Amino acid sequence: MTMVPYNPSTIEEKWKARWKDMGIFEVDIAGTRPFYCLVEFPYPSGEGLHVGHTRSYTALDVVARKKRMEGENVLFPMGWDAFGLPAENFALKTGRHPAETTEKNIARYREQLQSLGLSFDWSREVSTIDPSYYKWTQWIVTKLFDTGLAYKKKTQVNWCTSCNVVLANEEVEGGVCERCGGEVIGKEKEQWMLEITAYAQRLIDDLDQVSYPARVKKQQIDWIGKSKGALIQFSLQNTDRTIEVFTTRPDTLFGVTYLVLAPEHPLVKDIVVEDKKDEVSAYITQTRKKSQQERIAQGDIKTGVWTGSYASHPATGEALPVWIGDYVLMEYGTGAVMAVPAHDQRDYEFAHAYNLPVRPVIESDNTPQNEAYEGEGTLINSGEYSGKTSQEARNTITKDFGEEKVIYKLRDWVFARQRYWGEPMPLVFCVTCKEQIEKGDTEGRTQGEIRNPGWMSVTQEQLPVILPDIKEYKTTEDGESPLARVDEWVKTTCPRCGGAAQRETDTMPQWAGSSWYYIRYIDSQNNTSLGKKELLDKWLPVDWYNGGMEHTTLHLLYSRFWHKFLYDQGVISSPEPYMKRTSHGLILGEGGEKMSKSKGNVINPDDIVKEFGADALRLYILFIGPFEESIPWNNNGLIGMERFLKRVWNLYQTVSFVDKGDGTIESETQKTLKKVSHDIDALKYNTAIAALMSLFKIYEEKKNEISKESAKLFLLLLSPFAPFIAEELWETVCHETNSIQKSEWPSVDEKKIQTEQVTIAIQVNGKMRGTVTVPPASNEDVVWEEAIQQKQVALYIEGKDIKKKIFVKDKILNIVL
RNA sequence: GGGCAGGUGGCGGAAUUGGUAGACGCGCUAGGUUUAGGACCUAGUGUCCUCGCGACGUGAGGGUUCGAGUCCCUCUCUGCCCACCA
Repeated sequence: MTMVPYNPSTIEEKWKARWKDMGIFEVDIAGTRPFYCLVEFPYPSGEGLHVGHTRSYTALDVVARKKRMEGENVLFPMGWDAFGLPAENFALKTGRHPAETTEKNIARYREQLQSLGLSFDWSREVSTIDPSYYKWTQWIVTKLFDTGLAYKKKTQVNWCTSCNVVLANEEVEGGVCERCGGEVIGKEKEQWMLEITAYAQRLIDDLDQVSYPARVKKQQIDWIGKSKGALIQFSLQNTDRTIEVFTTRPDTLFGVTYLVLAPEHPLVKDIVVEDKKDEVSAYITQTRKKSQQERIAQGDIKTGVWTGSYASHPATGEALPVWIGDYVLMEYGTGAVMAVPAHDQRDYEFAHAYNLPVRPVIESDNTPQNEAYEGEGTLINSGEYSGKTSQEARNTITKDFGEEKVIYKLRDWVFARQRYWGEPMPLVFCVTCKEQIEKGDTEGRTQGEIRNPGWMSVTQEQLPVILPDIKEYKTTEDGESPLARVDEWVKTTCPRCGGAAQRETDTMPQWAGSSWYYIRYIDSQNNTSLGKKELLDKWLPVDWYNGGMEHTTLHLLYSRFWHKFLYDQGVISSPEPYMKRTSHGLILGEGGEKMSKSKGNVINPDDIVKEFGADALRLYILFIGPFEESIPWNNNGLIGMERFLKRVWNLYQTVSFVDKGDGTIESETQKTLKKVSHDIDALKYNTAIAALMSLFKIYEEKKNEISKESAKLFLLLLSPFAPFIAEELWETVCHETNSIQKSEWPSVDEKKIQTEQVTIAIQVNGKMRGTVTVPPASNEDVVWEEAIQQKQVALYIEGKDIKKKIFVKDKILNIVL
């Protein structure tokens, strides 16, 4: 027999074509035993696939392949999150339409993914930029609007003064434009918001139902940031107005010595006294100019200005000066705080800077210098409440002076971008309808229409609202979306009264399309609904979803929110989208730093496949280290994988397998089967592959005693990791006619694992002095008799008193002297 | 400042969860082999020495235990995420 050398590219081309012809990875969507295995779909960037993608995708590909072999009906789909800034920025530079460049990138990504042998079901591919897809993204938004969960609000957008364009937060670096280095200022704009905060509690509670890594759950809970506290009113002196504050420490009410409002607080303009007006407005202008970066960099330095007004303490009537300070955030709580400098570090620093009084009201043993005591304790200086504990006082003071209140750090979702390359909002504005609603005629109006007078969603028949083809991608001078320039598109008719109306010209953020894509895969061609209810009920929730840690508080939270909304709407029957979530660690550059174009340390998977083959790349990316940890890339590691594959290839080419093989091979193969099965489920690919390598060494040692059965078993175990070589040897050496993917994943034969001998460690005073080999389950006496035969053991115990012997069956015998 | 990971050979990492530390891969050393290539094969490869049936050894120090990389306490360093949230 002449030996054919291992040539990955030949066999990979062959099997890619075969698999495609066989349609072997296409799911039977109507079939039984559904298993939905999902990876985050990529943004098809101009740089092509990143090795980081291959880690996530290969990992779940192994799961998908094993599950199929175990008889599950596996849905493992792929698609494109294709709206986004880089394509639009590229268009700004070159004038080439984003659709054109995106299509090209998608084609390249598709080819790259296929070359890795990933077993995606390409018949269900979706793309967020496809009108037949975003029709349903828009449909969901119309429902959110109709339900009253969308509203317009004035918020700040980042405006680059040199590009004259609105920037996303991630495009602002250190207060300047990432692309041109120009100054970035805040610009006020009315924008659509989605009321995710209405789901805050459920987003916390339902984490109990799902299996996410603990750190992911914790991060989401912290991000949502639930606080229990009280709302307390402080009446302003000389007016009938009140300032409402939120506090988590009502027990410190008697320690309040002043109040602070956020600079943006609406009451500010009303309460500033005449001769303070200049000073206050100067302060407000100054803080508005401060970038987020500066505010953080300043750290502990608190600034503020007195309004000249006083409020009355609700219990004592004492006059409390009302200040303005930018350490108070308008977006959190009520935008106003009651300052208790004795028991809040920030208030303490502020009071210190402006010489405001500090009044301790909680007893503390050793109050450190220059610090507030933030702990709890017994109340002092608190009138009738003195002597109570913090806990008691919290309840009674809340009852007596305010009301209980729960608030969240989570903010509503700014659901608008003044950009071109995104889904158009399916909303129109009609002046006639606005007037009607404002007159109080709200008959037949949706919650959304009442909440946003004049605005309404388009009808389902009018969907999709197609993104028009344009030539000029720049934002308009006043920061409107480029779509605002397309008159014939903006002008439309009112879906209610048929009069003249205008479309919303902002587009959706990139997170929109990715918030529900996993639903669409199930019934990707459906033109009358998001998906057939019966199918959605069967396939949702997703059984296993893998993606990056960086999506924990954005994508993962957003899609849980939309899923819950769709659940409330009766579109789907599960309250949670993903049953199990795992997260892969980053692949770093060879030096241990992040891979980036500018550092020039990016690894292109194409080059690796060309040089070493897809199987070697797959093995390496899985073998590289623990799946959830960040690991530096090392090209040498690939050489090891290539060697292993070559050795496997050569052995199968040159050895003739026998009918009855060696017993050790059989039992070791069974042990490895058990370990590999377990390790795949636990995402411990590095040890699974190590076990396969160790097993293979035994095959090489006893290469003339390998049974056909063991030879086949080894290929079955190898096939999820290195499917190409496994298929090829399965066919050409084992002469199997059906794809290895169609074979059954073997079950462990425990009988064969039973070994005839076990090695037991012998310790003297806890130190290793030798080993003995005995039959399994031997008792202490047998092991002892064997142990004292050992010269080195005997030497150590000679002439000594044996206090006791510790014996652990099949493991260890420790002789204590 | 807060939270979460983590610290084991020259490197990436194993260790059945308290029971033979360093599996597996890379690298390195020696020898072999070859029509010379990131080839292949064999042996070795934690540290130290007086080279043994030796001592030491999992960031540092202490503790529990017959026995600790693993559990407890104190400290230290690194990475990631969040960051004036009242």
